[in-house]
Amino acid sequence: MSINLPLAEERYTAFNILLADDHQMIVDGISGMLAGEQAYRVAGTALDGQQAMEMIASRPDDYDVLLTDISMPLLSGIDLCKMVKASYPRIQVLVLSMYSSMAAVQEAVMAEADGYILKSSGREELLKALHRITGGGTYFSEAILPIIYSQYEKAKTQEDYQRILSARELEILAMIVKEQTSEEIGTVLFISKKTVDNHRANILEKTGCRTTVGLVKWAIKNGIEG
Amino acid sequence: MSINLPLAEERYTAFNILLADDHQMIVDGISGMLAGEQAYRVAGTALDGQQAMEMIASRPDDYDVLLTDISMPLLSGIDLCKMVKASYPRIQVLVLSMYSSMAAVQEAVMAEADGYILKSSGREELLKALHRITGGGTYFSEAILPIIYSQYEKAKTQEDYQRILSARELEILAMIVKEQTSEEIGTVLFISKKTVDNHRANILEKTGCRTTVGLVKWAIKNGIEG
DNA sequence: AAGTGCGTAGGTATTTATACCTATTTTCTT
DNA sequence: AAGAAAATAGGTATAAATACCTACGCACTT
Repeated sequence: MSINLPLAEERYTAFNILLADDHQMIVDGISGMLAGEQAYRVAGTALDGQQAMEMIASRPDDYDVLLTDISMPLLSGIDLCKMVKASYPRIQVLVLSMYSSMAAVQEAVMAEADGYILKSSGREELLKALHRITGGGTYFSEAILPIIYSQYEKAKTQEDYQRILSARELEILAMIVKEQTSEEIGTVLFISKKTVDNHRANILEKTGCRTTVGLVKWAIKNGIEG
Repeated sequence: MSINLPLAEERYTAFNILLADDHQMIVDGISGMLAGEQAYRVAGTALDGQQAMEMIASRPDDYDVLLTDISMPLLSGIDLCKMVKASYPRIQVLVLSMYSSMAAVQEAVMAEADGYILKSSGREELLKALHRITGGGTYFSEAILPIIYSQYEKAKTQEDYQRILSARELEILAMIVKEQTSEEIGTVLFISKKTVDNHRANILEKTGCRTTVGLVKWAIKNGIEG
């Protein structure tokens, strides 16, 4: 961050926001919300990640902030964030998500997002987050702190469980969600069905699920193969 | 419908809308969108179905239109719609949903909703839908017609399969997604585990799924148990 | 050198789900 | 009155998942 960004109050021109969300209702809603704000201007909108990436790539100087949903067609908000941060680190990224899950927040942080707010939060919090990140800071929704905290607590009390899944476990979980049985998974991965079953047991334990049904919901909620 | 509702243009006062959605961002967004419209006024907002029901029950004459999400905590938009239509048929209900699935639309129609639009549609369509239903008519999003049509086609070609799930089947599917076993479901519904298993087989056949995992994905995709 | 996590694999037993089948009653529609 | 569909329930059999357990080698860290 070599350039020191001036605060909103000190600027003569508004911050230009690129809004990416596959729900037109959200796009229109947020556009309407920001219409009355002099500090921010919706300079462009995209209905999927790829479109957003193309818009930024063609005119990177037109945007100061990317406000993006996580789950979008063609290119997810997480991948979009990674790409933008890699090529245009000047652009601040604020992730807007439905999910307050540990995995989703963690992915956003890994993708170097500058902030993360929930769709269950309102106009007030959006403005606060925008103010914070355009000031060069970060903003993570208060609402997600208890989740992170509770996960941390669980990890401490439950003897180090509830930690993240290993690569192998993620691989198997993805196959489970694709409706493959333990035997089929074993055949594909050249390991015993018994090993797959052991992995399943570990996955169930780590995710805190009791059945495969819960696992599928967990996987979808956490954006695995989504 | 004994009272003939005057059209928006003829009225001196705006239609009063109660907005129910568990995402504050949507509530704020739509409020902002309708702020510039003289014909409509957001007279109240609720963050869950129960709260919406209480607001209507305490002051039923304050609201002309209920604009509600489907998946909400405590009381779903579908159940809310049923209750409102049963007690206050004067109030027009417009369902606003993430899902463009047959099952979700079907449930809304069964609940006597006056309209159904998607969150992927924008401000334009929302206004069109509001205008139509306050005029005493109905409005179902263009975007859902192809889905209904495709389901219908499937039903014709696939020997009457892929038809819609019955109320009982939807009930059982919701319980499956809640991680309940056939035995548990049977106990709760006072029917044999065997009957539940037969229902499961029929649900699998109708939805075209092969396993419970597929069923969970189908249910989530179709907005059952939000 | 000891410990930890991971991936591997086996045993045993039980529970749950699925694939077939028939069959009755009720309800709704034609 | 006839027919279709839904909801009910049973039989038989297999497949799949879950709950317990032990065990070993490898890589990494302390």
